[in-house]
Amino acid sequence: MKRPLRLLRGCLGMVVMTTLKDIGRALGLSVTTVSRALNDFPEVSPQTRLRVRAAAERLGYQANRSAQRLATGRSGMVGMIVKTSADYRADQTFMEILVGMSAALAARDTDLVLAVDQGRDPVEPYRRMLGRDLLDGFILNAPVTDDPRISYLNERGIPLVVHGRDRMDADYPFFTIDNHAVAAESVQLLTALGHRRIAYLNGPAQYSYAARRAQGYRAAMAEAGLPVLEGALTHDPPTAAAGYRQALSLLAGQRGAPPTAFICGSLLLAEGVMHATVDLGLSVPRDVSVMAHDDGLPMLRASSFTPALTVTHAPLHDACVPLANALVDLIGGADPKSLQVLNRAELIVRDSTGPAPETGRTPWP
Amino acid sequence: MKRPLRLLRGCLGMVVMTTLKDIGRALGLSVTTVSRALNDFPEVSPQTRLRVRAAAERLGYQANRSAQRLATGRSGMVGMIVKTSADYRADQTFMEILVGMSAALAARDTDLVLAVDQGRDPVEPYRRMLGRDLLDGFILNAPVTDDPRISYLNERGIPLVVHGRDRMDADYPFFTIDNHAVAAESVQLLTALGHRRIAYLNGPAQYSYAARRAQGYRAAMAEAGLPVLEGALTHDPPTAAAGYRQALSLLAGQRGAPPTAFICGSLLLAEGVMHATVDLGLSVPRDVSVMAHDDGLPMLRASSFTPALTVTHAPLHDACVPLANALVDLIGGADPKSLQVLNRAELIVRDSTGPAPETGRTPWP
DNA sequence: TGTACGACTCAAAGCGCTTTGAATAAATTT
DNA sequence: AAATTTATTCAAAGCGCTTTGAGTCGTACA
Repeated sequence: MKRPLRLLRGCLGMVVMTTLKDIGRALGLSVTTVSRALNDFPEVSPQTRLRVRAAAERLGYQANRSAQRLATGRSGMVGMIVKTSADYRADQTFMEILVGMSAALAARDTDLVLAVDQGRDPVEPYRRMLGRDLLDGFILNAPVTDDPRISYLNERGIPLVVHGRDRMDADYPFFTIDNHAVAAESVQLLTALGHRRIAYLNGPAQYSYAARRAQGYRAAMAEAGLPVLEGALTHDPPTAAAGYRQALSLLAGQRGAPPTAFICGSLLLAEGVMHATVDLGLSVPRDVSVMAHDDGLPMLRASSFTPALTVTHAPLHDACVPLANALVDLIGGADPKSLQVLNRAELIVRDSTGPAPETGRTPWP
Repeated sequence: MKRPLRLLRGCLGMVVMTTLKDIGRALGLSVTTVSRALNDFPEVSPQTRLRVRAAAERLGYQANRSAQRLATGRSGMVGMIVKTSADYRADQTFMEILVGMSAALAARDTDLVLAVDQGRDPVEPYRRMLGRDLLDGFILNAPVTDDPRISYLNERGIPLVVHGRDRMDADYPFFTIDNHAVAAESVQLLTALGHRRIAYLNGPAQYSYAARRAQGYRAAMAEAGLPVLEGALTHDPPTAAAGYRQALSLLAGQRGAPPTAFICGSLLLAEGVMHATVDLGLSVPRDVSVMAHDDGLPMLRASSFTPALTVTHAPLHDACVPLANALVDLIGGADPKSLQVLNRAELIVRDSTGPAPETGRTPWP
């Protein structure tokens, strides 16, 4: 049979790929030996290994992933599925994770395939990607409590790592910050300053990180002997508009005594709260204290707020390398449990938090 | 040789894939015929085709992409390379394109592989991805003027589509709005309202869209017989902070007569300008007119500004389906020139633009 | 001197698919 | 009725890689 014309190589001007055979021919070796040399098998002699390495380098060899995958069943590709909803697309955190993961995976010679979830069934896109592409594993982020996607993949033994954690007794690799502590420590900082009416502007309730922070908030309030006021724990997407709206409503609304302090689930919420205080003629931190959790997103610096914002700080960025390594190791057969990380956020006190205003003082209109 | 143990199928609980052979066996046909039936070859009889279709459906057959790729040289995957810089990650437009493209490509049964550009050489990541994965093509966005990545891929005959256009005589498929017109029409609207000192807060100068808008701005100003004031054409990343800073500097700075109107390259810049006007005690549109280009990003609505913002409007979203189709068609052998789209942005006049203040009036401090 | 063993190397099979070239059966023509 | 076309189908090769099982050479042992 003559060489088929269908190959793209050459005809479309594609970079001509060097194959194992090319290296073998150049060195007078078999493809077997070349393959083994490159894959660090013990039975190839050191000098041969070196010769092969050099030739591979010289000829610009890069393994053909398709062939590798076909032969091994591994693809060197992992998937990540993102939602198409407006609030997802608008949320910088996802881009941060996406870019970070891609970079971290590249260091482990793994590619990231993106797919979108457009439907009602959250596991459908995973099913589709699995059937079609033989991905090696998945990265999942922003899990909801008892996430059905996680169960689906876990039951089938499909490697996955999660940014976040959908339940306490997780048996998959994850990287998450201690969201309970994030909320509780914030409350503790504020109660230590004498605040008693503390509002928590949380993320959307379905996300497990938000549920966990709500727990932390409630626990710390209870521990301080403080009631959680009506409407003082809210759930919104991380936007300045939502923060503004909620702060306005809580500070100027008719819901009883307004809070003297706000804890925000994100810097954007805090931004909205700050605006609301300005519009109401309130001073931060004299009249109201404001703090937030800071995901370390680019171009959004807590230290650049006026006044500089007190935060719990845990860059999303930090999760990517551990997660990428965990996933690749997991695919390589590592123990899932050994790849679990619970990180602590750092408390950074700046200028937006101060002593609670004296009792009885009502600075707002 | 016995069945090797190395395969993931089964051992890791992976979904067991149905192969062509399975279908063939079930129907008493050869893999050849099954393959042809599924790929709509003319030489297979209609009834056989139907039988095969049914069996494939029933058995949940999905082609193994690796095998297909290995055999055809095509992968059914295209690449998109994103930058890791902070301003890129913070820029919502990229997430919008990424998600939109992924969705649009899925409809054409094509996957999107993400890679990151971390280095100094803009073509390096493309070279790497090409050598390694045999992607079928690339999507490129935010080209700079005479973009080296485009030249690199074009010279090698690698299919690519571009969101934007790096030069006027582009010979690749692209989708872009008429950025010259975007700027020119904005200027014309404002000059018709009597404005003579019009500032243009543009995107970063290296991007071709920004360069093109600068041209449009200059051309329209010249046509109206107006000079471009010192410092009235600025280049910044699309952030509210930049808009605020520039507006403040132009309105309150010592750079001669301040502008009576601002055209902003993005809603975020406009947001900053609006804040600046508020802080300076200026009224929009009485003292200053403000307009912007609106990319139709989620959670950022020009109509929700106060006052509602006059814009040129062209949702990024609209580019994705045409681009995805163009890329898949191009890979299929279509003529690049036939896949070029130059779209017009829509001018939407709202409440942020009004007649120029009377000459001599100087409302600012 | 012969045998056994280790150290390397290799040919060949197979992953699932597409495609070539040939074979078979049926329909048409001479 | 034989020869030719047409309509289907098939076996086999090959894509580049990994892995198996079988050599081939020395060197160390008996």
